[in-house]
Amino acid sequence: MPNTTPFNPLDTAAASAAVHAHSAPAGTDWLKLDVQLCFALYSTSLAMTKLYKPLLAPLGLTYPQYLAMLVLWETDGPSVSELGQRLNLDSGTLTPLLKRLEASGFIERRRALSDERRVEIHLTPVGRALRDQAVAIPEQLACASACGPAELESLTKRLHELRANVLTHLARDPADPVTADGDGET
Amino acid sequence: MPNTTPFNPLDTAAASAAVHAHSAPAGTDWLKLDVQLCFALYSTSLAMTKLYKPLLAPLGLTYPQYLAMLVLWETDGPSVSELGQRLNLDSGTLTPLLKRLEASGFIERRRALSDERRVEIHLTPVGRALRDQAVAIPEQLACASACGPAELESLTKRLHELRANVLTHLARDPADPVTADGDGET
DNA sequence: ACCATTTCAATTGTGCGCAATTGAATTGCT
DNA sequence: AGCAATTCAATTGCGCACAATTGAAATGGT
Repeated sequence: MPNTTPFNPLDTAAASAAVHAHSAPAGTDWLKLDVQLCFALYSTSLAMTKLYKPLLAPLGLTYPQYLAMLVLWETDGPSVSELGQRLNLDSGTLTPLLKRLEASGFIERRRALSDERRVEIHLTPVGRALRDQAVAIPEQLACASACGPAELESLTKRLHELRANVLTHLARDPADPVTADGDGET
Repeated sequence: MPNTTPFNPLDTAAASAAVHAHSAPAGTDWLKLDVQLCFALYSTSLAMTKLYKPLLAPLGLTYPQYLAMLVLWETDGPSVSELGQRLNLDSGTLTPLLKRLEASGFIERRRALSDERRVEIHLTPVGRALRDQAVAIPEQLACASACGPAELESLTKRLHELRANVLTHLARDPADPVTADGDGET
């Protein structure tokens, strides 16, 4: 397998170098991998998932399952689509994921009486109890990220803003992401 | 300040706004979904991918395939593992992806003569020509993200730093992400 | 009450990600 | 030269993501 390459200083160095070219005239190559925000997001997110894996394995959760549990620990009993709105995932992703959580004994899926189309997701006592095992995780992650709390918070905030912009754009015109707002200028 | 936000299924953007009431008092619930950097990364990255899809569809590329092409447009002829180092992906992911790119006619996979274990990835003329279709994409994406160029650049830089920290941590001790770090914030 | 529309979860099919394993090729050591 | 350790890509198996479709249930308009 694997490409267990321990971090390539070249990546970051190249990124900074390329990026410092500044609001490039005609010279900057915008197709360079390290210039692209999307790759930074993609790759950082995957790296983060790998960081979670060994922490979640003892709890018997995958990373997306952990996210679903976070929602349920906040608010028990949502429907599949409500959960999906919170996580931005659809039933095609959630249905099998929730079935696995049910098979693990953490949740129960029951048809709502008032509306037979809805499937409500409820924590089992075991699922509720799992929270106690999970509380230590965010601390460890913050630690592993080697960032101060202020930096973490500010980064999280910026990402939420970016996500909101992107989702707005997708909602506006899913077929043509580049309508309205003329230039990226703000 | 309230530490229990009611379940708010319909409002993603407002959810992110509501969360950033401000920096963490002692009673902050670190298991809240919207506080977690990992979810911000995960969800923003997925949203970004959705933004790319309609732009890449005319080129016949998926988003991960596009990332691979970015590397090849920079440097033609890497081995599978070199490509994997650049993208932080392993052969299990890349081999089928590259086979699809080959089937699409964009690349050629050939065994290296000097080392029969290596498979070198070369652009075909069609694959090289595809670059001309792709140059317009980053601009459109920057646009859709509704951020200024300075903001995009700074965010990209911070993510590369975070990624480097995480990868360092993973390389140091893949089994226990939370050893020997310099956070000092307990 | 009737039926078109909408809403909901489930299903199907494709393409990642990644752990783990396999098997071939190369390297290192003696 | 001989052979164990390493490196490399491919393969297998699982779990997401997501588009598209399906079928059941609710809703709205007449």
